[in-house]
Amino acid sequence: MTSPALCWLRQDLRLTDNAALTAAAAAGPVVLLYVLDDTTPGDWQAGGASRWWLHHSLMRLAAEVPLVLRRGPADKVIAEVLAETGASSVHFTRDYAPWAGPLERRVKAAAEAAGAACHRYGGFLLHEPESIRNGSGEPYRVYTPFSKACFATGEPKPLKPAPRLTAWTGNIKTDRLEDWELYPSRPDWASGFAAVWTPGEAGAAARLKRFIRSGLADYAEARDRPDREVTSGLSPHLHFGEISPAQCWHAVRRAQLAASGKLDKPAEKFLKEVLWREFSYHLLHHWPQLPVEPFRPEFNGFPWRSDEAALRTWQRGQTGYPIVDAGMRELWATGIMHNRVRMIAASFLIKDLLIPWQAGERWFWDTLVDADIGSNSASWQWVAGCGADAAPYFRIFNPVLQGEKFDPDGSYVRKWVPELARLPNEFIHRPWEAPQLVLAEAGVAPGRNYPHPMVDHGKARDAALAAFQQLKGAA
DNA sequence: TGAAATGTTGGGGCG
DNA sequence: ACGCCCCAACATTTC
Repeated sequence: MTSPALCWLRQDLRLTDNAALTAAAAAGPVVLLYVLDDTTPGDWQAGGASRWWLHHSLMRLAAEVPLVLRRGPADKVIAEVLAETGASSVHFTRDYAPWAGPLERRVKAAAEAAGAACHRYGGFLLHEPESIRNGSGEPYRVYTPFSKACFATGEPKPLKPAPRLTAWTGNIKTDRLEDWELYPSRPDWASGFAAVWTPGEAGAAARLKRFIRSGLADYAEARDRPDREVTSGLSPHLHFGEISPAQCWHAVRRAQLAASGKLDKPAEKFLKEVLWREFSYHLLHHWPQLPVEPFRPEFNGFPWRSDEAALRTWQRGQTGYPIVDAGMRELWATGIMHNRVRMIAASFLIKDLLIPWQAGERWFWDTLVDADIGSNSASWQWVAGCGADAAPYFRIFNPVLQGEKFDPDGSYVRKWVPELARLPNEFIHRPWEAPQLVLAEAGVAPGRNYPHPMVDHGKARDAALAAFQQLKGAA
């Protein structure tokens, strides 16, 4: 029997445009392996929402191709599988998490020890982080020139079609997916997820198609509006590699060239968002401490508060600020939160409550289906003002004004904070200003069925600015 | 990919 | 008719 090629699947759970899989298929019968590795990421093993997604994504994939499931440290598992199958090569898609580089070196060593060739491919990003440098050969620290450099490198490589796979016919043991218990059982907090999401490669392709058909035209103007369904919703699919950024790029390009003959505004805006994801990984690659340490070290001296009760109030969407609570509840119910609302909710935790950004980052890590070590850490640092090319610390969101600007008739708030649903538009983002009569008519009883604001934003803003002054004084 | 404070301008009311 | 004040509306600056 010809010796098989081992394809180690990771955050590339797709058959099309998968360079590792294509190369493995060309090398021989393929053993497709997914390893659930909770040891290597240390503190950053996949959170609850992420595991729910992974379960469904693997289920879909296993329905298409024979999949070997194993659990344990990936390098050890790969060494075992090489011994069991006699595979003569290992192929995998590169991962850019801080723990992934060392792991990939251990895998290479294990492969070589077994006499197998080891090949690594790109695809999770458009550009390898090492390849984008500024004029003086340094990594970029500012988004705009970074994105220009990306655009200047030209179009991503042509896409690879799904390869024809020859399944390996040998015997190999595999775990049962159900036994991994990746989905919740006791309280089924994910019951609302399935209404919103279809994990897997087909779901990703459908989502992209739908976005191009019905969201893209208004994307530039309406992407900040949580009350509209305009965003692509591709982030979890991209995180798990059910679709590649190159596939998204080419599809949007093609649609726009067909429509107008040139790259128009909505398409450019979308591609720039894809490049924010790229920029996050660029920063993470060159600064592996990004998930834990402020990029600007002076923020280590920031006078954060420790307030477990306030953190829980925020997590549960009971802050008393409707737009914040709507976002936090959307997150809990669906595993996603609209990007604009993420900024507002994050700003509230960091600046109104003075709770360290890492606490919010952890909560998002556990609750987001698109939890991603690059985007999550870079974005929290951006809001906190301690990141590279970040919003300045003194840029503090006013949750009332943001709500009125981006959810003007309150329909987003009404959807996720139903106890406020009958308030008139005028008060939907500031219920504490509503007269008694209006509250009574809307069935809102402040402090009883909807909380009073947990802080006064005006005072909280002053306190945040004072804390920032203290930081500057110390520097 | 803010918001508040402060500054400037210009039209209208009014003595 | 004129100057003064008020204050929106807009612009700039500061946090």
